[in-house]
Amino acid sequence: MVNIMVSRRPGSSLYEQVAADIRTKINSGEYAPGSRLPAENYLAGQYDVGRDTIRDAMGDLRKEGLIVSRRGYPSTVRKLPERELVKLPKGAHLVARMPTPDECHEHNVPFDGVPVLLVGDRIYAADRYEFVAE
Amino acid sequence: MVNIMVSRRPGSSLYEQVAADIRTKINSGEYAPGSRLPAENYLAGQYDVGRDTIRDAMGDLRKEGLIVSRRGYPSTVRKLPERELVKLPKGAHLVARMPTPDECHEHNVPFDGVPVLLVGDRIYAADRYEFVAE
DNA sequence: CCCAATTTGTACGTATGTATA
DNA sequence: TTATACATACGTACAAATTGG
Repeated sequence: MVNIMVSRRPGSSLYEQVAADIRTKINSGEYAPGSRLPAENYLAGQYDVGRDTIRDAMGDLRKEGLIVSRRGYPSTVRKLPERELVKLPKGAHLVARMPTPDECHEHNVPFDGVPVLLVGDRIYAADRYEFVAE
Repeated sequence: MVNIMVSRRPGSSLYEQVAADIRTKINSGEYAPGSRLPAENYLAGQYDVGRDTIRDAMGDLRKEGLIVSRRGYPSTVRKLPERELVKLPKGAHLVARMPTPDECHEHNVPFDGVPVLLVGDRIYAADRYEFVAE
């Protein structure tokens, strides 16, 4: 079976088209949370593109936090985490940004797709907490 | 001049070493906010690595929100934005995550390194807002 | 307004390293 | 140990956007 949903002609690049297609499959549930994606080499064959193009697409999906990749194992759809509710005391300030590599290591934040929230001197991984003003 | 601060031996990969070096130069002010970085090909020569290695390093720095890249022009150190203060009314809920491509286009959020904050039915680019509970 | 140089983006190839199962 | 799969890193070529003359 050949996948012809990507085209070399139009406005959008190949890897963006591939990313959009996989994104749709994730959001539709065809690729369920926690399940494995096909191997990059397999996808390269399916879409009839180079593996590098698949890797660029996967890179975008990682940056969005949609998938998680690690060496030696197929990429998986990120599981929706349980979020702990944090109460913001009156006057508390909050800013969000992407973590540094040091902060990822320090606070066990995944390398890709997960912002951090700074509240006072505390730091929270955005995928494990939500906040409510009180 | 040859840069010998990267090594092919130890634990950390080449592109991570390059990223760490550039990150240090940004944080020290050697690469000031708004200024241009050297071209990727130039850096590849300086560090004596392939351009792909430089691009991987730049990719990490983009994901952290440290630099901004666009076609046809050297990457620049991200300028520290003015943050508008948003007051969180009592009971308001807030979560953070990375934006989808659609949201980037819709809300003029840069493609890389900028999370979004969801408050009620509003969406805020994390680099332009900070929040305070009241 | 157009042209040319510069620079990043995209896409292909190949090979090897390393973690997982 | 072996096979699988992603990660790293080199190469090449061309596309497309920006800048400046």
